[in-house]
Amino acid sequence: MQRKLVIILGPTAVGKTDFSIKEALKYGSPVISCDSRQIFREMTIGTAVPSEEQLAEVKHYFIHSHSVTGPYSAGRYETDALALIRSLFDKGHETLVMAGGSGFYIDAVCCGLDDFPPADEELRATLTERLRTEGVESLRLDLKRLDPESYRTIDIANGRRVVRALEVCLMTGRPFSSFKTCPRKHRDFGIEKIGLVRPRAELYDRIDRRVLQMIDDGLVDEVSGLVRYRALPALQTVGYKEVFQYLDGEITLDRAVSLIQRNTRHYAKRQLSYWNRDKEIRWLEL
RNA sequence: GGUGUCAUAGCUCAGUUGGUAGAGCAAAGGACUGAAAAUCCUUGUGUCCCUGGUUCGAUUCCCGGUGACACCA
Repeated sequence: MQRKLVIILGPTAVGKTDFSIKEALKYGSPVISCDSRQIFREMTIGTAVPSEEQLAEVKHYFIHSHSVTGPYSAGRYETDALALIRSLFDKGHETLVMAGGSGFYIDAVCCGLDDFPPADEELRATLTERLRTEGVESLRLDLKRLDPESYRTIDIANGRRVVRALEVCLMTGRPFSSFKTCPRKHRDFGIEKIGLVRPRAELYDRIDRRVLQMIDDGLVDEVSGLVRYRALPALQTVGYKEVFQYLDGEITLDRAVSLIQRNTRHYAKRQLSYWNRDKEIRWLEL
């Protein structure tokens, strides 16, 4: 009997939560959430976590399980999720349901990341500060010297990528590119990916309406309570960034709402673009 | 009813001394190896309101229409 992980993915607001609960009930599985923001317990309304009723209906993992104050990453998710998956299979589950919109996290679970060292917060902060003050050019020159291969192959217009590559070079004394050798890691269970899609206009309409609902549900209050965390990576999130601006008096609430709607559309587009190349996904039109 | 102004991309508007046009926003496409709801790259989509006239050539000038706005009645 082949153990199997069924992964429900799709752009934000497409309807993953409802679908994944139905799938989970079908297999008697919990839902393993794969969402880089719903994982934080301080964030609820703006991340559209499942409702109390939905959470009571099926056990969910990685929802509200961590704090925005601690660092989190795709690498940690890979470790955490695999440990959970193993223990659930050991308890007798044959089929497990995973659901979420974080493509990079899904890939970490399915194929694994190479054995790069995790981020060194202090070094990253130093490099990020250099990026801010000296510009990306200066960091690029360092990278060209330390790791010409990465200089050629990574997106050197992207400051984040340059910082990360340089960070690994400096931490390990080895070129960043020398770690990028592993083929996809083997998993001892089958993987089935189901991608949910809707016509673009319909998806955008759902996004617009969901944002209005979030405001009605008290998004502004939720964000008000998180002002002290606003610099943390977890708070660099659509729906939060814009409300911070509103709370600063920089923009009106109406403006914040349209920005959230637009930025959520952009996010959905990036998600679709990310999955476009993944030929293992079976697409299902809702 | 009269006079005037305007009519160009999905929106707001430039512009063409007559040679079929371009900005911002919106939008579309793409990248992605521990920040990924992040970060980065690329792309102008057009009966220039509609007849007719002048002209080798009209989105541009002229006549007439239609619509919007303003003012006068």
